[in-house]
Amino acid sequence: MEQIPTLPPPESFFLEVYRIVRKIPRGKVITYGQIATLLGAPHQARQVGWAMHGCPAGLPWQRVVGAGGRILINSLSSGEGPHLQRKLLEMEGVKFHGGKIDMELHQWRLSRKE
DNA sequence: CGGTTGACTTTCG
DNA sequence: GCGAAAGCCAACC
Repeated sequence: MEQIPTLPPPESFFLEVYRIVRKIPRGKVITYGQIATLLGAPHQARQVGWAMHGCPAGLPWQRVVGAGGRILINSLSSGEGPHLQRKLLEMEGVKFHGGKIDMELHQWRLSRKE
């Protein structure tokens, strides 16, 4: 009868986020809300961002953007946050529209029918 | 256990 | 069309 070590499946959320982000193909992007929705938490977009805060190296966090395809990040990467991400995405082949990404063309979606 | 912050989203001005 | 404020949920201190 050991008490629950407060570690049943709490990391699942983070791992799910990492898994999705890691699955994003090159030249594609996704919104925090989209990830949260895929995890079953459409109102937990913030936690997705929090999960990204602990994103391990090798994770294309740059392909994760905010709603509308616009870059959020305000205090990341030594202040070169949004500017850096935009540059990286441009190298990926993503097209920008005045600081926003063409979601209709780059918003990654699972091969599932809606 | 409680208060604050946060890689968000949406709505009002 | 852009800017600021409110709302929601979980983690951190």
